[in-house]
Amino acid sequence: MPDPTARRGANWEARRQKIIDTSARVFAQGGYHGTGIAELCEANDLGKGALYHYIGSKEELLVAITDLVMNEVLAGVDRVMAAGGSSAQRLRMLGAEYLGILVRYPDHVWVLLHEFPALTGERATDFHKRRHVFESAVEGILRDGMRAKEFRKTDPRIAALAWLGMHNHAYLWLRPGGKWSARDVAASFADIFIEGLTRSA
Amino acid sequence: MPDPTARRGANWEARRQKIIDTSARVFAQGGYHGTGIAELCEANDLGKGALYHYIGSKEELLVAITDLVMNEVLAGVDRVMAAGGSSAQRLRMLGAEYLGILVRYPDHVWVLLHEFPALTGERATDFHKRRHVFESAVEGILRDGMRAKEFRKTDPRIAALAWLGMHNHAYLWLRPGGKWSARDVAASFADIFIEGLTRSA
DNA sequence: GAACCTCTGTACCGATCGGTACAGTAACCC
DNA sequence: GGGTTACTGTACCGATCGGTACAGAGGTTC
Repeated sequence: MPDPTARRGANWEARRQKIIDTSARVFAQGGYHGTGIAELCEANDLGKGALYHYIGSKEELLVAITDLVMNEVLAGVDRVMAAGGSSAQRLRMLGAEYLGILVRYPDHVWVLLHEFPALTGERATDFHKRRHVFESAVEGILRDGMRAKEFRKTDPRIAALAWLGMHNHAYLWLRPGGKWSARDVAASFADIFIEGLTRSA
Repeated sequence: MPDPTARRGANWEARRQKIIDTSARVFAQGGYHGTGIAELCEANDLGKGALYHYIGSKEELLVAITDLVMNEVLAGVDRVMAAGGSSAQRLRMLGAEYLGILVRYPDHVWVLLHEFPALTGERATDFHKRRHVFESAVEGILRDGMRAKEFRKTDPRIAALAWLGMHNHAYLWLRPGGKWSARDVAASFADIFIEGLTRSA
């Protein structure tokens, strides 16, 4: 009785990942609800039978896409937390990590930010939990900085939401090979945001 | 040969607007593609015949929703430009105008920001043109401020995108009657952003 | 070469999609 | 009161929706 996932593992997993990536691109263009299974089949050059052999359902595909991004994001959070440094340094680093992901997986991020409300049941609560971890990390850094008098005192939640908005929104215009690199944009954002929090207003 | 639009004008227009508002709420919950005509009929307590008497098509409904928001936004831009003042003052005022709209029309804004890619043909180009006016206004204020040495020198486009992201993103969490008022959040955002641009980095 | 197993295309399912046709009703005009 | 007009519910359209059943293809293992 060999592990079935181990046997199929050879090509199956790679093939599945390719399908997820391609489908992310299609979803990013047409939206999750706006894209039909037939369209996915064509983009992946596969019949329905073959497609459903790799994905369990349309929603499972969406889950796979969002999971990929969230894994990267939370890994980035861990790296930043492990690196230490001042609050400003950690915030700079987190911004660079995040925009880096955004440039590496533009389609996946697009799908995540646009279609996460389509997740249902357990998948939805899971997602919200992981997103909360990320957002709390941002807010925590800000809170630390205020406590250490590194930042001026203001509502850390609003400041965190401002930071998140600034960075999240970049998924609409920041592209690999585009006019700006993720590193440059992250630096510009950090300059504005951190200086804005440093001054005693 | 009386003007037909004038004749129906009495109740028709008000009724239509009510339908647009209700539908915006439904779209905001389920997405444009995710919401069926049947669902809209139920929400509006109307049969298909009645519904289509007021809206021409599903897409026309989407256009009406986005137009409403864009009209408000561009009117806000005009008010700010007419008011004059320093770049910082104008930027503060524009932020307050924008978040005010966001709180007054949370559902409409949600639909606009999420579903504008679903617009097709002439509708799409129209929308992009009007959005460009808004974004250029932001960028123009920043450019003015830099030219007048009011702000430090940086890429005005990136700064504008940072500002837009900060404010746009609020559609996800800023709600009428919620924890924060649009005015307070706009002030917090302006404090961060303007100080961030004022300091020499 | 027989048994097995992963992979894939085709045919098909009931449900729902956005939209139309049309008859009927009610209110207003002269 | 006869005619016109605005409004609305019902029935219906072809197309597409997400998903399943299944037979066969092709390769691997004894």
